[in-house]
Amino acid sequence: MAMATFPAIRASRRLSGVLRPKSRRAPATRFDRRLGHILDKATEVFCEKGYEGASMRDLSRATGMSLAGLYHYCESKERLLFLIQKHTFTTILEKLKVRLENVSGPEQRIRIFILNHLEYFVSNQPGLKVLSHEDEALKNGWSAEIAGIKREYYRICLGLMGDLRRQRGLDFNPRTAVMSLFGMINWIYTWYNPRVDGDAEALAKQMSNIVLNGIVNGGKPRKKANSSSIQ
Amino acid sequence: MAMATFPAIRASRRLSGVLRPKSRRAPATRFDRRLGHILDKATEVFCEKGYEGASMRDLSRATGMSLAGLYHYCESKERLLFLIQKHTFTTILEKLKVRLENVSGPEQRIRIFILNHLEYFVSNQPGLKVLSHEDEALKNGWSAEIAGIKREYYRICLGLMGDLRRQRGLDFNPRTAVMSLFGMINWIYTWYNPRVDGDAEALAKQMSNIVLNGIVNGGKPRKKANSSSIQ
DNA sequence: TCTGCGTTCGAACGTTCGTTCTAAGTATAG
DNA sequence: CTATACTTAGAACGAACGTTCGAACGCAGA
Repeated sequence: MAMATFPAIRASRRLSGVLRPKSRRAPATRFDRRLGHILDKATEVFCEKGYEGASMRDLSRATGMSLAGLYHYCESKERLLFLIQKHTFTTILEKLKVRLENVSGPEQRIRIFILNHLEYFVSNQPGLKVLSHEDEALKNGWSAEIAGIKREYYRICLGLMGDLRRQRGLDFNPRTAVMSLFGMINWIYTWYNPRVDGDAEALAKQMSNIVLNGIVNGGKPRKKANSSSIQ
Repeated sequence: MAMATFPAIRASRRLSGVLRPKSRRAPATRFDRRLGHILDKATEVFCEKGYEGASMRDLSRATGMSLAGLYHYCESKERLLFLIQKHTFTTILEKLKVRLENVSGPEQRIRIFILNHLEYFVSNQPGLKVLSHEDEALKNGWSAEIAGIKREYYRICLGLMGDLRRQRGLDFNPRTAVMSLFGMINWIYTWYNPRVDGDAEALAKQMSNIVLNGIVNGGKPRKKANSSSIQ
């Protein structure tokens, strides 16, 4: 639980426009380890009080560091949020890609997508809440890169839905299906309780069944074509 | 679109502990109309900048009123959020109850639940975003009443799921089903685009099909009992 | 020992926050 | 007309905000 989730993030703070001096082949410098610790604590604080509601003094208290000390490692509060979101999202995406390499078949791949997301959520609850809930907190400059990762994540899922649709000759709106799925798996930060709701695998199975059975048209409600809503 | 959503809310501001003097039988006083206008604008501002991120000076600008003028109608920023959330949630709940009176059968009732939620979202997008996204913004004193309404809303949906489960002898976890459904319909504020996604009725049909078919077990993935996760 | 650099912090910067004070406006009742 | 309540706003309150400054520390290499 106390595992560091930012073990060796490359922060590349810019002091007067110059990158950090190349300490040749040193993967986890003291600087990076310390920044990682700050990001871990900042994630918890942002999760608890929200990005706007959390102050640098809160982070100072949580890390046991002075205000000026924080600024030695990260140039602004906004950049802290940026680094948290980027690291979280990049990690999810990378894990997903690795897992998808070993699985074929649209249905199984969608199940992997859901499982990957929920497993990461359970292992890093604050990180995923900050990613989901503070989606609009970054200003234009910072948000673009996060938006890019989000778009890739979305397109992967949309692709999987499209594959399933094609393979089985189904008739549903992929966009609505993906967004509904995202709602299910992102909203979880508002209600998940490990003691009541079981582990990620159990939840993933339930949600996968709902989405997949829901899309594959179990039978009863005849669904019309939604071609008009594709644009 | 510019319809006032707070036509005559009873605000009962307390000046030194005394309720507003009884202006006998005047349902929509100038005071209430003015407060309603402030709440409408505040909803938009909170929606756009978030509760913490929005300042009273933002609200002053949006309403064309002075700071002190705002405080004449509402005693604090937090109470503004409270009134917004309470009014929004109460309205949804009342509309739902009326609609459910005329419908029988678990499946149709669940469809009505979803339709009611989405129709209200489409007609009052900022209100529902503020309700969903600023869920944790109120302090203990204020949040209790909202939490009560939320609990009732949740229990109604849980009841509908239970009815469906019993009626058809199904085997799924009602809590997970309800929470997944809530995720689908609440997350919508992050992606809904009326030009692309159609109206509330179309969306409600798609989401209803996903949830209902998903639960009713279209066929393929055999689902085990989840009795262990009920506690 | 001295120099230089990464690190740390107390103290303060200027700004903005939610809120309040005081007094002036306006409408209506007598 | 005065009297009274309701409505408005300019100016300011103390507190908290994100951020910066200058001076110290500890420790390597000369």
